[in-house]
Amino acid sequence: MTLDLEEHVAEAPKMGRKRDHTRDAEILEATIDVLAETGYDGMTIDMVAARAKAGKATVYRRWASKGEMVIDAIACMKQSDVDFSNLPDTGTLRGDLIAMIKPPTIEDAERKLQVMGGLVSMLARSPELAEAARLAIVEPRASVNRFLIQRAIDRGEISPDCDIDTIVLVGPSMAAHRVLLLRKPVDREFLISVIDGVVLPALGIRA
Amino acid sequence: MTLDLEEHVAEAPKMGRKRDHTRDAEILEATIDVLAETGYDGMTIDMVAARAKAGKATVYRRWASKGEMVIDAIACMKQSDVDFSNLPDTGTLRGDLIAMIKPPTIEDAERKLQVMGGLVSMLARSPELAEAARLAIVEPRASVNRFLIQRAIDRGEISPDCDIDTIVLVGPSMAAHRVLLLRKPVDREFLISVIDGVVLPALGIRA
DNA sequence: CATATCCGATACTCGCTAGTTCCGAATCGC
DNA sequence: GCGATTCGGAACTAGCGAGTATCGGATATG
Repeated sequence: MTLDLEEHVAEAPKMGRKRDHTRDAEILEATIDVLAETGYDGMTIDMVAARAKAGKATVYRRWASKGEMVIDAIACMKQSDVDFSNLPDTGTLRGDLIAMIKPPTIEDAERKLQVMGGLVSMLARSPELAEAARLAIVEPRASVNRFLIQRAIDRGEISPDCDIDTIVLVGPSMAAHRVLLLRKPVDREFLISVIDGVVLPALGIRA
Repeated sequence: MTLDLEEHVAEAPKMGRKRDHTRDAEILEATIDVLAETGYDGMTIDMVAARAKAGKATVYRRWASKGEMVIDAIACMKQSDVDFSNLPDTGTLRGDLIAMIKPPTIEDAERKLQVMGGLVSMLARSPELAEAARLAIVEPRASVNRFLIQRAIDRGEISPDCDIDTIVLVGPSMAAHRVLLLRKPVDREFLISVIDGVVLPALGIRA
């Protein structure tokens, strides 16, 4: 009870939080945090309110139920997506894929997978949530892979005959499996094994 | 106390149920069923008891808590493993992998994945459960793949330089991803895509 | 300062579920 | 058949969490 007062150092010049954040967004971020740590079923509104330094009533003034709040939180995760104009362009597919392995990117990915893990049991009960989660978590990663592979095809690095739709899911699937089922970290070594041991060979690039 | 007298014979040809099943096993099977359908958090002892046509008290006479019952149920799933002497041996790796795609096998796999999905949120809270689930669900499938690939190496069909440990997880990972995150069926078409589009190419076998 | 508004906190209600207890009935060992 | 045991069912307790209502205080405005 009365858990962490971990960081209300951080001054907080009166009521202000970040200007560009509405109170709603702060609560949704707290929702994502709790979701990643305890999962949907283990999450309580009180936990979210406490983490956002808000009252439970404040939460219910904005969303009608726990379920709606979570769907909103997932949907707003999508905004933190990578933008395609900032992707690496090293000249080789391997270079691009390796360049994707950098702290902010993989930590963000691991966090998203933790959230997804907390939602799994709910996906069957709420198709709406399932779709929101797919759009926010699964699709972005696959899209990046598809883009990088397509560019490699365009420059003639790999054959256009490969099964792109299946291959773009190799990385995301194995990362999800490792985090959610094996509960091991998705570290650089693992990702390089997937790239060099599966993805590139499958595309006809021998190590 | 509450020591299991796990196998007081079998018998009981009375009106009973399956002959070769003790009451414990029946309850554990019901547990697995409910787990697959509603997940750990959604599962109630009453659901399990009702499905096993038992009283709640009967359940608590055998296990001290819901958690212990589930761990027992998962552990006993392991017994339905494939035995290696019954694996296909068609002469080619592709033939073997395709031969694994048959109704009883893939339905069993899909069911195991549903159970795993219902456990995901609990794995973080119970390392004991996580280990039981890994042994019962993840490991058997990887072992079969490892065996088939090793045999292909031994007969000279594929190079011994491939990253076996990573490749054996491609199928299980992508199947889990599809069932749990995408909520699509693991059908024959999908599995063939994985085999022909990823696994075999990654092993140097061009389609 | 006065007023209207929104916030955080607290204290409820209500339903649900883990776990317990009890009892009549069915079953087993003999 | 006849006790001893176990079973299924149901009633009960206790605690937790969603959702609601209320209230004192802080903010904004003029």
